[in-house]
Amino acid sequence: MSTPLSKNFEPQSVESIWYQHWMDKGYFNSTPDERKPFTIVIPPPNVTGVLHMGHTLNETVQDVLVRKARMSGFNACWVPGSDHASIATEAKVVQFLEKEKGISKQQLSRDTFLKHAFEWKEKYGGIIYHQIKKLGCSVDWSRTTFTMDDHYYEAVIKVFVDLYNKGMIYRGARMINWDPQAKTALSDEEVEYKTIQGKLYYVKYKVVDESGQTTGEGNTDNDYIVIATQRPETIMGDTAICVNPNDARYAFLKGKKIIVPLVNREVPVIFDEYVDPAFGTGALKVTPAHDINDYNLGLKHNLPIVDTLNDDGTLSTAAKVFVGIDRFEARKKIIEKLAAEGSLIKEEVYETRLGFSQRTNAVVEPRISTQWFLKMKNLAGKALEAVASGEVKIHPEERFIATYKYWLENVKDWCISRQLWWGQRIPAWYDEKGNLFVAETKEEAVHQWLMVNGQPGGNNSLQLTQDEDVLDTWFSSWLWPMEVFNGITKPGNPDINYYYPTSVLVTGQDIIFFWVARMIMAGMEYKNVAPFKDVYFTGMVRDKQGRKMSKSLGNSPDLLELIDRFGADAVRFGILISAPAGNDLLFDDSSCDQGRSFNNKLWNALKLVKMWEERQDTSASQIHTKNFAVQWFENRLKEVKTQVEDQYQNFKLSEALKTIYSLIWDDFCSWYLEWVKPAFEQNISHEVYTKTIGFFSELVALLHPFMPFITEEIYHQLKDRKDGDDLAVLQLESFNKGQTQATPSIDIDSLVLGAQLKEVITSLRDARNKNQIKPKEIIQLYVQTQNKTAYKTIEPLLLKQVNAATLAITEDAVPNTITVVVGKDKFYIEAEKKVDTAAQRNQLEKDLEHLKGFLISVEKKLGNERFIQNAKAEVIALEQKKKKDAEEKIKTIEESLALL
RNA sequence: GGGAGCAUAGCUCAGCUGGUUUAGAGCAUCUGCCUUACAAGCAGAGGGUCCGCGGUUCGAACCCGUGUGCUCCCA
Repeated sequence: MSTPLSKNFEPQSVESIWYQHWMDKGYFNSTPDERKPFTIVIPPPNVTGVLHMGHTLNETVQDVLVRKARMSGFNACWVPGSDHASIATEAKVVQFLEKEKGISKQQLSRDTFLKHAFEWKEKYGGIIYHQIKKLGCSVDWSRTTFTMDDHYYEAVIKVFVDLYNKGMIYRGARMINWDPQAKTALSDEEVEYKTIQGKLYYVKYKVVDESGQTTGEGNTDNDYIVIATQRPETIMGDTAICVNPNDARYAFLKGKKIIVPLVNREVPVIFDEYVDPAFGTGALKVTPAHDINDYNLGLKHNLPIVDTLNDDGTLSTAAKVFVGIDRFEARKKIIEKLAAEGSLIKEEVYETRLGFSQRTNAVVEPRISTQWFLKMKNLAGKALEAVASGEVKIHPEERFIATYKYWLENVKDWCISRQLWWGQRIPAWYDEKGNLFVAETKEEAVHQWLMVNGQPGGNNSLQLTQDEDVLDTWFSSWLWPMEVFNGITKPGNPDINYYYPTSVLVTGQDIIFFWVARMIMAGMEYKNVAPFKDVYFTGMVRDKQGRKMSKSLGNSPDLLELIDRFGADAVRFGILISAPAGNDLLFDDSSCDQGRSFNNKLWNALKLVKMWEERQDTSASQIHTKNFAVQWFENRLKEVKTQVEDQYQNFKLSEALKTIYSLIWDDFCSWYLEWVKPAFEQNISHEVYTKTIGFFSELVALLHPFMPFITEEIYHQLKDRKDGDDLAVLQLESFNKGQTQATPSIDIDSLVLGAQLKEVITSLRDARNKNQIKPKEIIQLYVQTQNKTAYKTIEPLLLKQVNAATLAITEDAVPNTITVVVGKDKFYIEAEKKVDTAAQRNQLEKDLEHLKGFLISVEKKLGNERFIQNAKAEVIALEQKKKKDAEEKIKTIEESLALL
């Protein structure tokens, strides 16, 4: 006999042991074989980050799917890894170096900085892997990939060069989003818009005629016009004033010039219907260098561009005033100055949307800059087609297909260069004249140069300098499902051929454009096959009050601490139980509490069953009486398994978990175990014991994908298992093997009788309760029924469950008893306590009223000629049966009432 | 401003192609039990104008229209 079981389940003591065991056995490692593959690539978290609750949900969902597939005969492969996250990581490293070592990035060479960054990554980058282990994720650690691994780096460069050679990548000056804190360009997707309260400043601009003379004599209206702006600090970059050609108020401006305040630059008036006469004063200052709309206007009207900002957000020398002062500080100073000059007419509070950098939270500046871009039109078309044709299925479908399509149909070219060091450096080299050579290596670039220019004359060695910029992180992550299997660097290798396309992608809906759509693009471009068949979007994890979880609010629980408190299984349960696909979920510790209680329930059921191990009776006498419980549960188990299978197919994981939870707690613990439980110090039949161990094993197997640790532990506690007989790799017959399988034969009669037994027990217990019969008091029971054989089968169970000594069949009412009507059957409870007829009458009348109301509604339906004409035959038959049943029940109750 | 989604018990949600009951579950609440697996438990119970209005239909939580409120995405 093993050591006695602890009072409650202690997750800490078993979790690490089982995880180590699974690893030692190599259960999570996968190599191609003759089985069907089931592949998932983890959405690589930021290497320096920690897992938040959103990750926890995603990882748990993936583990459930992978474990389920592994138990269903698939060759399951889940690839872990992490992302170098260029902006976020570089920002952290810079901050670290400044704070801890007092070194600024400017002091360091590129190589030294990268050395520091890699050191930092080694030191802090392991936390997420540790967390993934603690959570119990069955990933193949031998396949761990980092987006800056050598082969991965090579793949990114290869793809860049390839797309460049295909003419899909180009370099040019465009208006981009600039992050003045990280001092880098951003893609459109990296800008988050927030509504904030700003101000609209009304500023006077002087009007002059062609000769530069003021038009009026004094304070006449035509001396100046008033322009409303939110950004007075960009006034120095104004190169035109624009009004609507249909705006009569400004018709007088034709042929006039405007003097820009502060810098006294003379600029033209342009007329364009773009301007909304109703907004502000109807006159717009045009600053092509610092606003995307102004930029487009500038292109159309051929305006010069005056860039008044430096890359750190301070005013440049081109601004002429307040040079070197930060943009927001400059705004204040400019307002003061304009006010002092009398040019500021008024200020107005104004709500506006401002772009913020997703990573640094700095206010983004639209800015013209020379960057690298990827043409998206072709790629987007293919990605659109992959979803439209059903090659990729999105779950939940309705909600995301429209967004996906809209984005792809309207996508602009992708700015892929970043002014950072941490990332894949753009493989472009420039010669002294600025000619460009794109190649995978410098040698190759030199070779290209020589092909064009011939050998350099004399002793001049050839000077080629590499582009300083790195690539957007997402330009590497979009290759993830391919390059984790070396699909780009070694195309056609056995792994990529076997594992690609992957089975499911599980991720948050917030990165549908950043990542999901782009992975589909890359997959279509390089494999001509989408990288996954299904995409499962999880919702956003919010706190109890529905707020986003964020560091600043401090409402995001620490995963390791949660696991410490509740155990990994309970945390997995807690996050999954209330996470319907695609819906946001409100996470609260209490759901982990529920998970912990469930652990305990399982544990206590184990303790109960273990007590029987030594108390088996091999003689046949006991078997018969307990047979119905076994028969019923066997069928109930089959029924629920098919239900769960169906829920898996539809990605309804939280429902599947609920179904299993209720099967174990209610059907198994509350009913089945109570039914087969021997009386105090009595033995249990060997057959029933063996069956029970079997059922329990099947239950923990069913639950294992959701709660791997406790189920593995119980599986082994139940019985000595052979080496290698572990739940993690148990093959379940009833789970399908990737094909549809006939539903197992279920004995409906047992299920019906079981349901009836439950109903009778509940009703009788209720009657005991309402009549205040003490739980310990033993009662005598009589039943008046048409179905005597059924009661023979269930009699022993019934007696035990309602604490009755006898069940007698009777043809007539039994006087001085409590009457309980269950369906068409009447029960009479004989107890010591005097019968309270008033209470009984009350109860029966209540039931009667309900039934009569119900009958009326059914009769109304059946009395409707059009219903009879139009409804399907089955529906009519059903209504007639409902009517008959109701009438019989009413009769039964009325009879009972008459006798009271 | 454009688009999408949601609204069912105190809370979180199920409710599939309209008909299985005048709507279900979990949590919370109330009542009674320390019954030798479990008080982190057991046995019961109560609780709903299915957001308002209109329509389609023999029949609507479900389909259509409209109003209101909330959420998300895009500009």
